[in-house]
Amino acid sequence: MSRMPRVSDMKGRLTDSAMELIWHNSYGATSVDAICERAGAKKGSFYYFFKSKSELAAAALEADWGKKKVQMDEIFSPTVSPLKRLDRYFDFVHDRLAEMQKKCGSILGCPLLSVGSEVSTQDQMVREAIDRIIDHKVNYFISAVRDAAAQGLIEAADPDAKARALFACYQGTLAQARIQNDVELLREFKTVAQEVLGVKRARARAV
Amino acid sequence: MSRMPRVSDMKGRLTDSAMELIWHNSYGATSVDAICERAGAKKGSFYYFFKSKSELAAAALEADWGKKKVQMDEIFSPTVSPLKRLDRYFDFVHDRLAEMQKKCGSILGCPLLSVGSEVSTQDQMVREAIDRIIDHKVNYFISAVRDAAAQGLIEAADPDAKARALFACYQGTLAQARIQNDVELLREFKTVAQEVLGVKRARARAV
DNA sequence: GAGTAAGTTGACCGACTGGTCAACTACCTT
DNA sequence: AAGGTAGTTGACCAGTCGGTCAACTTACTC
Repeated sequence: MSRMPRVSDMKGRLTDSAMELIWHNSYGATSVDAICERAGAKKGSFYYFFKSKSELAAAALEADWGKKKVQMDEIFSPTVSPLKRLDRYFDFVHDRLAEMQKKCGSILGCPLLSVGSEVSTQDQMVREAIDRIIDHKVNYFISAVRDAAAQGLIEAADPDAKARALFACYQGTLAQARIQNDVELLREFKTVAQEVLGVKRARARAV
Repeated sequence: MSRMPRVSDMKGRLTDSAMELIWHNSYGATSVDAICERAGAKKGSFYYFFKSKSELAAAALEADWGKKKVQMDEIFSPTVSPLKRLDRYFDFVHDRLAEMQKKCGSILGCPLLSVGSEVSTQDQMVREAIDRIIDHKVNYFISAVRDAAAQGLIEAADPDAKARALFACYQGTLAQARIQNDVELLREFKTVAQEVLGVKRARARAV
């Protein structure tokens, strides 16, 4: 009879704590000590589970993505009309960031972008984790844009390229909101999205 | 007769060195020692000119903006047709970043965004410097978009809002290029810009 | 040359950093 | 209770970090 291993929740506490700190502050400004303190861990436990700070950050981003994927699957369900998927997503993110602002005083934008920009030239493990996650996230946009094009809701010679452009636009807007600490910038994004997508005017109201 | 003060170029060497390092790496990963080494300075000189690392970073970003302003004034000269101003700018940035990639192996994107994202929740001096610079840069976009609308080249209920959206989209694309280390993302931006702007089709070729 | 102020230096500081590791504890099965 | 392993701890490490400061040097004017 094989042994039943102990179940510790420490790994999750560490990734959650790391995620909160690197999103709120920055990767560089987040120390292993601070992560441990927040997680109620000692440093030795940290290094039992993760080889390095970098490995933890990558794991934290991926664990966070795992949680967000569930929400995105729901928001982008193919049972929802394509343009409405995007609208729901923008509203969802806006509400989440506004809520977080109440708690911590700042608009945090997207961690993939802030942490990605910060470490991309120096830490390939974290950069690659972020790249993988971005690839997944872009796919939601791509499927929505493809469906919208197939349904004749938008003009798109190349739906995939358009989806990627829209995603980049959204990331830029999220970054601006973080830098300026102004959530209102996000409220206006739906209009921008319609322009990027080339939403057909007669049908626009059908979103 | 008042004394003629000595002229030292140290301040400029420090801001230049700091700019290079925080753009290439990150603010947090750039140490005062590294900046001094790069500038050929000793730490005491650093602190003779700047009260803190933060003050130097703000000064470095502003000095860099001073240099870039000259280039942007030329590229966005009102003697150039508005949509062509934007095209020239996108080409200029693309070429600059591609050149820098050859030297340092990375696409560096825009320092305002990478450093801004990194420090905005923690360092108000640097964040405010970045905000000021962004405000200036957006004005080039605003004037181009206003002129384009006035000339009937684009559709714009609110040219200012459209210019801001275009700027944010460009920043997002620059950030993606940095994270993915792929300059080709920038080449495609002109198409996105035309869509965001609602460039009128019959006139698009006149850009 | 003398005087002065701008600029530079080297040595220093306390705190912090990411990481190491032997010893210990807790949990599970037998 | 014993055994074994997963997990935890506390103490430690060398190096780095942003910053300080007295002493010195240099450049300029008179």
